[in-house]
Amino acid sequence: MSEKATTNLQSIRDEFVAQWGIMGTQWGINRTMAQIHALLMTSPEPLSTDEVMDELTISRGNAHTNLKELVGWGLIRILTKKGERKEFFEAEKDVWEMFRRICQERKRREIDPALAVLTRCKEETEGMDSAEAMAFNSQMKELEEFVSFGAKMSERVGGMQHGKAMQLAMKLFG
Amino acid sequence: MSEKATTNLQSIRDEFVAQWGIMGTQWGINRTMAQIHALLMTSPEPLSTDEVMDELTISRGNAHTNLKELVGWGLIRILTKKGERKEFFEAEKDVWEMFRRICQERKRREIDPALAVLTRCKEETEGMDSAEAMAFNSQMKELEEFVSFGAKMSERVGGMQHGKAMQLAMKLFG
DNA sequence: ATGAAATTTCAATAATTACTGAAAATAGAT
DNA sequence: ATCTATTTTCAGTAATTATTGAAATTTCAT
Repeated sequence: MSEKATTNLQSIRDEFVAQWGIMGTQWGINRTMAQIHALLMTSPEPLSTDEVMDELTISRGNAHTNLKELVGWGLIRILTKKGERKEFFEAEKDVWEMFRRICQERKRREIDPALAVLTRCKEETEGMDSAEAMAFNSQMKELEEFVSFGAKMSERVGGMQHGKAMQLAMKLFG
Repeated sequence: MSEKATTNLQSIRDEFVAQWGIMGTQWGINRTMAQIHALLMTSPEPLSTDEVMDELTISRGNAHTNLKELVGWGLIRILTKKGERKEFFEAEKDVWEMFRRICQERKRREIDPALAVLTRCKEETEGMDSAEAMAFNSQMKELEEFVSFGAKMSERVGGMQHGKAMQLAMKLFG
């Protein structure tokens, strides 16, 4: 029974990894990266590159690239055992911490560049006096203000401790 | 000078459309769809399929597919002039309304399916008593709770009037 | 310094996704 | 009911993105 339970757990976990991969692609994240993340999130202990390769049946290059990409997102970290050169990877498992990291990185990679475009388009049409130009300028301004406000909000929320944030949310939406 | 201003506005607008397209791809949205959205967001009046094709130099099929996709997201709407069969497309320009639509659709398309996976993985490991299974179960539970909480929050915020939401945000983060 | 064990890179290829253009279907004016 | 403008579909193709696998590089124990 213990054996059956383990087998069953394994198959559910595999299913989770596969599904997370599919969800990833729908989010615009590459499948392998999402799968590795799911794998490490549900791994009792850190895994080496070779173990990840084996579990997911992927090449070394693929495993390596996506592991490093996940490190870049701050969603996994590298561990080493003393006297070994080999690297092991461990996922951040705390959901609030995960959320914070994703917010931070999305801001850096997606929001900030978008803001730069909006600001530039706004500024370059600042003096124009045709009706069209004024409408364009004001649209850019509204977008810019909204995005920048949203970014600030997420910065604030992401800066809070889990407990504080929950407390706040509860107060808002009892 | 009016002519020069117009020319200049045109080029800035083109730049905006192009940049928005690139940003789109980084968000996992297809380039053309993002470009059409940018084009319509900054168009003084509704555009027909042919006009979109011309502006972006894309095929009819491409224009059609992405226009309909944007309608599906609730980010643009169809207008018809009486006595004409031709359809014209107009973007939602209010940023708060845009935000609401995007929240709604992302919930429907991305969050809800993710929740379904998490719930199933949680439930199917509910009775298991190995340490591994319990850790997996609890990880699924934490993810599920967090995502479902986030979904509820966004539902609440998305249900508010712009003014109310701003008021609230100000109170929080004055 | 050397060698073994690991990581990193990258050109070639596979897989996926986006786009075209023309044919088929549809809807509305007459 | 017919004709025509318009929308819709979709097979073929192009463009993009992901993956492989092997060679190059690095690191560290000896």
